[in-house]
Amino acid sequence: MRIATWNVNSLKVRLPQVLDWLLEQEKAETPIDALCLQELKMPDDKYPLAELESAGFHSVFTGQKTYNGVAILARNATMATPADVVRNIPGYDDPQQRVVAATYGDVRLVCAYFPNGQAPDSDKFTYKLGWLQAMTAWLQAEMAKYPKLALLGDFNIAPEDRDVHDPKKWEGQNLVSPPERDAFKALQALGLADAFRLFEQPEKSFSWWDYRMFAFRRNAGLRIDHILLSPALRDVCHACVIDRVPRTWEQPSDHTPVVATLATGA
DNA sequence: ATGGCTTCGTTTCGAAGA
Repeated sequence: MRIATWNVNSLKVRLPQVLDWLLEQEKAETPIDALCLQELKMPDDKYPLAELESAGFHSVFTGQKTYNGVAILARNATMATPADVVRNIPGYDDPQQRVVAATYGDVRLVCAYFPNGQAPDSDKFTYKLGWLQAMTAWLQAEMAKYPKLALLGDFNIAPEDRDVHDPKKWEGQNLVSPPERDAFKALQALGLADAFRLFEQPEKSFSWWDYRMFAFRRNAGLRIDHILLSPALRDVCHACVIDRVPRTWEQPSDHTPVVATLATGA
């Protein structure tokens, strides 16, 4: 099973790229079985269900106008009907649509768009830390229920200095600050492993580059999009890569996909 | 250098992203 995450920064704008990318994976015989999307930026009635269905993918999603919105696309040919669909963090009252989860066979996929946080001294940062705490508590219960669990998404946290193009310049700032990194470690302490770091990787591997200042050309990026795996899935993970190609396309998202390959037997 | 770029809303620029 190949699973992926991609913050598309507007599904309306990026739908053709999502379809192109999925089709290319099919042609390369490395089909994506499940793709988690973040920042749909559209209400549910604008979700391109039919187009994705024609491309061979069914969806679970939760959207909102202008901001946020998440979806899990699953390949009809290989993926079971989603069960136990959950939208948002149960018991955590939040109008922002940032989480959707579903079970495919015995694999639980959690797609999340973590709050940005804006700046460590802002109200949005306080919201980010509270959200992270609620997410961590809920995931602990989810992992007890579903041993084969993957958490995919835009975490808006660069876990270590090697995930930052210029650690000195970024020190203490939003996305890299100690409280955020501690929250990431709390997720790891649940037993969730950073799939990307299970393997040897090129130096300066990033998943996001600012649109400004030719950041992609200079590889001035951050690794903030992640796939975290429960022990049962970590043990069967064969590869995890960042696919930089969509970031090279015309009118790209500022994020690029992260892909993990699992030997689930399905 | 609080800029730089992109998206959305309903604008004729502001907010937000990261």
